[in-house]
Amino acid sequence: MATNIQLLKDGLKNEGLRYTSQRQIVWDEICKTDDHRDAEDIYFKIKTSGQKVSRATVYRTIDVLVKNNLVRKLELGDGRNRYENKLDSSHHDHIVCIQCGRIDEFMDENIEKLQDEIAKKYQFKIVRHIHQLFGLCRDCR
Amino acid sequence: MATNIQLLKDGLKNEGLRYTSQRQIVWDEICKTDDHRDAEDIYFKIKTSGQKVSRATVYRTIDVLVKNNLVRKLELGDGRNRYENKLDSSHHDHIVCIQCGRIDEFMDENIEKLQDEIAKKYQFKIVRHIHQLFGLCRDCR
DNA sequence: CCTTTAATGAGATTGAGTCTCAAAAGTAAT
DNA sequence: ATTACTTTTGAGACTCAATCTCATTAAAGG
Repeated sequence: MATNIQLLKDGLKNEGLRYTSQRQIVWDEICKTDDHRDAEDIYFKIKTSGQKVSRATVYRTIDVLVKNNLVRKLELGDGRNRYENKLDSSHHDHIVCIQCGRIDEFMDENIEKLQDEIAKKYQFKIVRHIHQLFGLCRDCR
Repeated sequence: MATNIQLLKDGLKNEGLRYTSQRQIVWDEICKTDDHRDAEDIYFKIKTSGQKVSRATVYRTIDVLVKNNLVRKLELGDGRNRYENKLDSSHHDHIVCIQCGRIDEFMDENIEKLQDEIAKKYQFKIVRHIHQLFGLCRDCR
């Protein structure tokens, strides 16, 4: 986790933000897994581990991490955002099982290229995209 | 609007649901435009037009219409679902301006095919998908 | 240290959406 | 039409994720 501390410090410094123990705790918690967890999950994991970070600070810190490109926000459209650390994974989209909640990741260069073409056609400058496939996974179908 | 009434009646009958004046009012309101409006918009348009349908009924009716394939639900991941009538448009995805809120529609057969391949690769049976591009439109960039 | 300014915590607030349950209204059979 | 049955509706309470407020605490730099 040593390098993660530096990543956080650098990210914060770049934005003129302060390095605090609470931000470290939240970042550590997010780095602990490769899951796609929501803010409440992260908050309660921290809480039950005995560390003290308020809910507001967890939400605020997650926003900071998202803005600093350390965390990716996942909007599944179910009124609950999920987050994953961006450390060891490059850009990808998600394929979600509507039965068991399993989330796999996919990436397709051709789709990315086609998206660029669509953007050009509609004269948009794209800054992000959401691409999610919902269905039944192998075990649930 | 004459055919729309029949569409609604048939859709409801197929599901063993009752045809009511409230459902007609909501369906009419959704058919009035090709916009992508949220439930509150639709509710307040009805309210200010002097017709009386409760908020709960608007939400419930929209769900009924979505389930009956008369209305498409748009999840932009901003905690507010939008809806559009499915009458005169076939399947499409959306390209959204993060500045002015403009929403254009796109459809790309190749992307659809690539999605099918991804589903096959991950052994998912896809039932729906979300694909949205966010950026700045021609006027806002 | 001291000062300045940002960050935090606790709890109130928001906002979209859902739930409850008594009253109202469709529907089908008589 | 009347009745009997079942679904739908309305009003407002409630939920849940997320944000806001503001007094207090703590970084960071001189």
